Amino acid sequence: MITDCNACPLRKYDFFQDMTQDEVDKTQRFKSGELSVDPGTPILMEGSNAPQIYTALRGMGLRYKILPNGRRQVVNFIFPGDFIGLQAGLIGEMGHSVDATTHMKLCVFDRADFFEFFRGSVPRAFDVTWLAAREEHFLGDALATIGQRSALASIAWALVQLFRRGSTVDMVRNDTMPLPYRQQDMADALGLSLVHTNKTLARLRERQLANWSDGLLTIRDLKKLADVAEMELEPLRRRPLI
Amino acid sequence: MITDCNACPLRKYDFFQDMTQDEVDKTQRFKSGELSVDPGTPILMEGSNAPQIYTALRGMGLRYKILPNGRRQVVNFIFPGDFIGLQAGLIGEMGHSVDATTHMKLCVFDRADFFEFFRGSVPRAFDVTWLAAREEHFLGDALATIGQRSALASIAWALVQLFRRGSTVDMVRNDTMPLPYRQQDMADALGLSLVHTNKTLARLRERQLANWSDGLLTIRDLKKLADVAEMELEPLRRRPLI
DNA sequence: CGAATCGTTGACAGGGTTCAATTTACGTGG
DNA sequence: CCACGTAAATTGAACCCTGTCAACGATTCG
Repeated sequence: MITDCNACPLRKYDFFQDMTQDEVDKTQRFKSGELSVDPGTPILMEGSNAPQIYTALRGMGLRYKILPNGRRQVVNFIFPGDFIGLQAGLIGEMGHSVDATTHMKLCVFDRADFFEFFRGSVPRAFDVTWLAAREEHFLGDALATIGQRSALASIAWALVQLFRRGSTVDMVRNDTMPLPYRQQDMADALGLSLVHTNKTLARLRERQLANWSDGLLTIRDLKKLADVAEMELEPLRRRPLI
Repeated sequence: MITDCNACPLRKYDFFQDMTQDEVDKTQRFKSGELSVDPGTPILMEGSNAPQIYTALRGMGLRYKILPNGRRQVVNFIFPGDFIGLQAGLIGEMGHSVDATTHMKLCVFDRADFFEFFRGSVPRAFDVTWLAAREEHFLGDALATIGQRSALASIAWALVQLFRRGSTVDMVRNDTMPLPYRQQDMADALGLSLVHTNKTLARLRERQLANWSDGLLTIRDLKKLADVAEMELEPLRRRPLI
């Protein structure tokens, strides 16, 4: 019933760093169960001190914050392999909420065991920190995008990011991958209005740079799109899996 | 000549978590020297794999990225006690550059010793991770600000943040603290133009909500300013010092 | 079939950018 | 001691990218 870490379907992707048997075992011991959730299900709440943290095993989700003025900022999109609740595990309080966008399967960990896990293996502790630093890195990029890029470049940037992340977990077939989000999610991620997001996506479609419709994203020429995004296509970096 | 960690001038502030003697000793052993830099000096470069990482002992600086289109995004302002180069230490590559804004004194650590430091003490390793998670938390807030707040609210938000951080290291006297940045820095931090930043600061001044001029920031009523910023004033959280 | 959700499109207004010029402060060299 | 150059702050004006408002089409579902 419950996926054995030894048979974890994610580990086969090059994108994730190899693990020693010891690391797999320790992760297995850390894992307390599995959870399946339907689209729209809240997984973690901002400000909460959740007793459980997760790794996305299948499906996609959304990290977001709600501001006092009622507006929503999407902080990131969640893909398979993403660790969910790092802030809760460390600081004891989430800085953002997490919802499932599609049906998801999650590995469940008890927050109470987190410190033990961290202490039990220096390489694993290092991996946790590595992930935190990488997220910080990404958020810096996102900040630069919202702050300094035009709407067209912003959306191009976001689509490139999503496409590349999709490629790391084998979601891309024939230049196209599933992208089950709403335009409103993208708008809220980039600080744009829904209407303008829609029109900008249409422009990219006309220019044949990217076509995102019916939940499918297809990009024929990633480099061209990256040019529009005014970004460098840096080589993908393998990351640890927890 | 070189400040002994036991006599570190930062540790006296409540803002920083207490350290055991063992932690102090291990930090002392990690520390390889001290560095004084003049205003404007580059400390770390984006993309570089610097051999050294730092902690700001005195003075203030700027984290920023330059985009291919030439625009600059300020990622954060550096205050005394801030750890500089976490990404370099962990991932081996900085996601942003760091410059000194004022004259600064820095504790120097060798990146080569970082893993040893991390392995040598679980609590210290945890602290490193904690800092990374906290920075991630902050960047999420910053993202929400740039993405969802008006220019007026954005600048109010930034001033509140800066003021509160200043208060943690005893920079505030009589509702005022030194804030030695240029308006351009603030503009680049919030994704606003210099002109609009200037006019918005003037509005806050007229309304007597915040006065930032001549390198001094004075805020008489932080709550009022926080209201304009559409933000909650959450209690300050103590953080580890490295 | 009606309600709800999401995507699309047009019209219009406005918050913020850009351009440009002026002011102020300050250090430097003659 | 003053002229000059430079950096930063300030102000005005024109413009435009993007937001807001509003309506409509397409799809799904109870």
